[in-house]
Order: sequence, then structure tokens, then C-alpha cells
Amino acid sequence: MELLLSNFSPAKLEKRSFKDFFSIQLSECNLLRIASGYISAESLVDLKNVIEINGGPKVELMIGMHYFDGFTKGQLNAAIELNDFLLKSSMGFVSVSIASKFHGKMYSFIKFDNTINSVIGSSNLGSILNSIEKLYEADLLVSGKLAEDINTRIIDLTKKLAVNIDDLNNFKIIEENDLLSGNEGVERVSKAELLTILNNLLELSFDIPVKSEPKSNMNVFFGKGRKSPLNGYIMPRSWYEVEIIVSKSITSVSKYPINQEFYVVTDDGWKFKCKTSGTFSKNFRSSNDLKILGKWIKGRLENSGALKVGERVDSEILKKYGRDYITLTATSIPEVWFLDYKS
DNA sequence: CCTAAGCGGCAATCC
DNA sequence: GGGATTGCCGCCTAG
Repeated sequence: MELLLSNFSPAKLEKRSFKDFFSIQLSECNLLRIASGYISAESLVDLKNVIEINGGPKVELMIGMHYFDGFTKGQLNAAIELNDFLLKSSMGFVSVSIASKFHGKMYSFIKFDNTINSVIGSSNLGSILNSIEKLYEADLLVSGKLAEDINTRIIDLTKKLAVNIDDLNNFKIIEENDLLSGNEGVERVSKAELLTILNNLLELSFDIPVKSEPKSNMNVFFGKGRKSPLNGYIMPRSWYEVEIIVSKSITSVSKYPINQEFYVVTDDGWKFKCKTSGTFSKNFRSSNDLKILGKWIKGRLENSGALKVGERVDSEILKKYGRDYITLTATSIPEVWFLDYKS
């Protein structure tokens, strides 16, 4: 039994990490069994690469959480590709738990002489193969009876919970950075509903600039926080708090939604309430939660790679994204507007 | 009554 | 200089 701990400052311990152990075991074992909740696209690509180059070990991977939480396109492609490769070369398979969420992290390394080492702990594949962030992991390495037990548990759980990824077709696909799902007041819109919206657009449409003012609009985060009248304590604003300040030349156009609440359906299939308020009804914001509009717009800037968290939105970033205005279009469905920020 | 952030509008800026 | 505009701040009200 051995405790495996990450090993970087300021917590440099004279311990080896799972990462160290993993790289040695890969060359010494014949079969690697994994049951893990989450995987990253990058880690699966790296795993396939290393076994392809070295002709082993065999890999049997069970993915525990993504069937329920969704796959990004990158994760799904990587998992399918790894499975294809493993099946084709008779070197294992990738399965997906569909009976229940599985959130554990279990690894068994079966050597050529059939002795087994198993690891259980906090590391997922990403932190073993290609961790980019400094994430401190703690794992326990075991051998003998307990290691064998973990190995048979992985086999058993795979049999009872999972099916081969090839046998599934209706995957829940999520955006690269899924900030909006689960937010109160935000709904996912089906493809059919979105199509209905697109077929019912009216001529009435407004191109509204996404401004890069230093302390407002997309950059409210960098403005002064909210000062408490009691103690003067200032509460900073959230990264995703935004507003779109619409020029009078737009808000004064007849039929622009003045001082009112309405639903928006977005080009990427979200629906939430927005409201206009303030002098000349210039403030365009999400209702009840200012962060929703921000998660939608800044989330897209982030997903495209144009914006990093904590960075001020400027014209350069908008240029990189490829669009510096949103389009608000009326629909024939009452109280519902279409909002487009496709780059 | 206290807390918190939504959103209403103060006030800086420009002409 | 004051009217128009809107960037930015924190008052106000709901829970």
C-alpha cells in the first residue's frame, strides 16, 4: 500500500505521484482497466497515442458521468475514436455508463504475470496524462487481494452499468463551456422549437453593438462594486454580470421594446427573460439575474478562445471572435424575440 | 430587521 | 453653459 500525492510547490513532499507511477506501469502492464466519472478529450487522445506507438497495453475504459452530464463534441469524438482503435486492434474498448452515474476513479494495472496493482483516489485521466492546471491529487496504490478486488469490481460495474460507446447514438451534446444549463430561468430550446422561431421572424430587427467600455457593458466586472450603505463595505461584481447599453438612436426607433420584459430565444438554443430599463430604456439586461446574459455572451467569447476569464473585453477580443454586435429580431410569437450572436 | 443584487437613475462627459 | 446622452454606481425593495 502506498500513498501517491501530487508533488509541486508549495507542497513538495518526498512522495511519488500517480503520474510518476502511471508512466512506469504503462510499459510494464498488459492491460489497463479504468472506471472513471469524467474524461477530457485531450486525455483520451494522449492515451490512444501512447498505446498506439508502444503497441500496448490493452485498455478497457468505462466512462461514468458523461452520458448524464453530456459530452462536448471533442470528448465524444475522442472517446469514439479510441474505442474504434481498440476494437479494430483487439486491444480493448470504451464503454459508457447508462444505468447510473458512476463518479468513482478506479484503475487496475494487470501485468504479464497476472499480478495486479490498483489505484483509487481523486485523479482522473486528465491529471495523470496531461494536467495543465495545478490540481493537487491524492491516490492510494494497493496490491494483492485488495487490488484484485478493485479489478473485479471494475469488470462487474462495467457489465452492470455500461454499454459499448458504439451501441449508443443519442448523446447529450453540450457546448464547450456549458455555463447556462441549470440556471434558474434558463431553458434549453429543442431543434424543432428553434426552427419554428427562425421560420417566424419578422422584419423588425435591431443590430445592437456589444461595446467594450472599460467599466460597463461587457466589463461591469471591472467597475466599482456595490457599496453597502451601512458599513461602506464594497461587494465586487461577478465576472458574468453584464448589461448592454443601447444607444438612443436604436431605442427610439418605433417598436423597439421600451421598458419591458420579454423572452429571448438565442441562435444557439437557449431561452431566458430579458428586460429593458433606465433612461431612454437604454439598459438591455437579463431579468432577475444579470449574469445570465453575461454567461451567454462572455461564455461564447470564452468558448471561441477569444476571451480568457478575468480579461477585459476590448475591440481586439471582439474582432477575434468575429462579431461586435447582437441582433435582436421580433418574431410572430408574442413576447418572444430572437437573439443572434453567431460569429 | 437585515441582506443582497436587480435595475433604476445619478452624474460624468461631450458639444 | 446647459441640454443630450450614456457610462457607471449604489439606492431601494423583496425576500
